[in-house]
Amino acid sequence: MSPPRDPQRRSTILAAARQVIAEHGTGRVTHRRVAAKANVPLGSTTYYFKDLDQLVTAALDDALSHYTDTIRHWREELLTSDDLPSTLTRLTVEYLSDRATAITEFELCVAAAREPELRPLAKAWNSELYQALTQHASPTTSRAAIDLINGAMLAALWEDDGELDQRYLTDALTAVGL
Amino acid sequence: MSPPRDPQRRSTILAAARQVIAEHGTGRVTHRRVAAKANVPLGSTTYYFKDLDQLVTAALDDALSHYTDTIRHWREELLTSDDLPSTLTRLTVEYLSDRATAITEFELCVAAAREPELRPLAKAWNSELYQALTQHASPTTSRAAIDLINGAMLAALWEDDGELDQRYLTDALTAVGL
Amino acid sequence: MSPPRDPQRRSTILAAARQVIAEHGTGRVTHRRVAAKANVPLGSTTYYFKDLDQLVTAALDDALSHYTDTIRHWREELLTSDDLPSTLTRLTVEYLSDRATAITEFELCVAAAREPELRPLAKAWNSELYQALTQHASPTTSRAAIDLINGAMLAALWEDDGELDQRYLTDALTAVGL
Amino acid sequence: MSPPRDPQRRSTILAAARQVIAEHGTGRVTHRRVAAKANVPLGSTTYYFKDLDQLVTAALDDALSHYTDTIRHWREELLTSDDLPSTLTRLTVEYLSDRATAITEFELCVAAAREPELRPLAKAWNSELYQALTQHASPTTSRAAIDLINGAMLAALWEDDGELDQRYLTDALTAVGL
DNA sequence: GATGAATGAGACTTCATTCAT
DNA sequence: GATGAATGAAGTCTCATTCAT
Repeated sequence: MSPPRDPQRRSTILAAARQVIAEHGTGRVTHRRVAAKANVPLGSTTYYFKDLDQLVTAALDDALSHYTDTIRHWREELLTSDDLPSTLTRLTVEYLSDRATAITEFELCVAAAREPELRPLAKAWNSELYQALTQHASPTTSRAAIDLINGAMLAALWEDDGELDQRYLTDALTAVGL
Repeated sequence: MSPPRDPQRRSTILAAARQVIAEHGTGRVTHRRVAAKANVPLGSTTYYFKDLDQLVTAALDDALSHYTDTIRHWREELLTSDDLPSTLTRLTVEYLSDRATAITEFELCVAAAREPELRPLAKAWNSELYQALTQHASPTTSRAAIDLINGAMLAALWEDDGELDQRYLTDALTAVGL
Repeated sequence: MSPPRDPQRRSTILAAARQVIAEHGTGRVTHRRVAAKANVPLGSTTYYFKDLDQLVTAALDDALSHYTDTIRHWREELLTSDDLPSTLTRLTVEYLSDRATAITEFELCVAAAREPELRPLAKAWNSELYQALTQHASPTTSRAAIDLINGAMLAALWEDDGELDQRYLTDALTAVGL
Repeated sequence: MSPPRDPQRRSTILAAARQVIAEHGTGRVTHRRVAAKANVPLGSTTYYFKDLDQLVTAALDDALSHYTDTIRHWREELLTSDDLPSTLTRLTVEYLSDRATAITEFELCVAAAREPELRPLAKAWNSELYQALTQHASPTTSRAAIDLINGAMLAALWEDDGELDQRYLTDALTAVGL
């Protein structure tokens, strides 16, 4: 009776919302900013999402599903790698090239510390990489690797050139047992 | 010629701002929220700080100076420790007991990824612990330890009970060479 | 797709803004005053006009278009006049009966001296009458007539009874060659 | 018992206020702007003047007394002139070189149209020049000359280069019988 | 006398949300 | 279904004014 809403437009809005989150942070997302970025009518941002919170949450969720695709790719690369630390470092550098996505990840991590509703999402995010790594390393090593990768990414995002310290990351991943 | 009538006023506001950051995130800090939390007139928040950005930045800066005090304490503990991983884990758990401060730290980290003006502050924050650790370990180990501690803290903040996985952290710190 | 629910709303606001300008001057126009005078919600004034400057400029522009109508009427009167000075004086007296419009004209003139963006508007205002007069007189006489009319109007606005010195104006217009 | 307030500082404030009026208009004068421009403590602007209105009025009054000095100079020049239109035009051009004062004059003129309290001031302003001119011309010619001068000045203030149309003014002054 | 600390009022503006179309 | 018109609430900020010093 109610035909499905245009899924194309919905994801256009979500993509725009992800960008706004990366640029301004979750706390500064507004319907207007998202509509402008998505180039859609203002009304459609409230039409597709009950309220702003839902929109932000949906955007973070959308980011997670993109991330899942990324990790699928990582899995394949790791399977054929004969030097896990180097491969992981390379993949991290590639991932960082999309600065917006990387920042969004951290936005989610911190927002989840404040808001319980976001925690499952943040945990799922972490879990993606964790599952990929535990196929090659112990739980402790896997968790440590995730922390090291995140730490290195954050430091890279603080640099104007966005360059990640590959030497450090490779060494640290090795040290941690990978 | 006119001394401040309440010399505490400025730091009262900053403390309130730090709380608001922890509760709502840097992007949701408002004059009203800060004034209400600090129990001062709304006008005070704009009188003491030129604009909201300055207020937020000052609050983060204030948090950093508190953090510096904490690290001073850590230094002393580390000097007399005969088991660095355990000691660091214990100190981290203690630190986490002030949830607001811990969240503020991560808020700063992510905000700095977006806003270049905050980067010096974020780097200084990281630098505090780094300097303490390099007195006991190599640069790579020290950086890795920081990343591991941050990762463990974030995970703890995602738990409703706020419990940090001490076993993991101690093991990981050991693995990384501490 | 959504037509305005009240097509008059915009011009209601502009009319109110013109009144506020006349009563308080361009520098004292506020959204609140305009909204109250127009009897519309405060939000309307910002919805229809991007900011206060735009509102004031639009109001002055609106006043200009009313003025254009007035001058059209003057043109017709002048065409059939056999005594231009007397006719112009009479028309000026009539014009002055709408005190608000007259004051708005001078507000525009002075504001244009300060703000370059308003100068085209002020020049257009002057141009209206100039074009009407040059059909009957030399450029110098036409400009002089405008200055004399303005001078006489200003003096009238300084009188509590608002009476214009018709004798002076007629004589001066004659002297200047009309 | 109450020693006279520092007259130097008072006039410093007034001079600053005149500048602020010229730059922003009477409606946008604030204590802070004046204090900053005058380089005096904020408190002194309220100390020397009961409230903002008084300050603005006093500033306009101060401008008038400067204007009186100017007209004294004009009187002397006119006495020895053998070509009144040319001389007046030259003096007008000189006067215009202080753009701030010229604008302030018009601010006063328009403000007086709105506010009865300012009318005596505006009339006095006009009267200064009128008295100087009636020593050389009829009342009608004198008033007309004032209107022409004002009109030419306003037009000059609307030009980016601030150039007055000297040819027009001289011709018009001649036409009007000077 | 003179100053600047302090604040409540109110200015501008943005925006989530509702709703008529 | 889909949109943008509309607005009340709330946000940022400025400021006249008061007053302790």
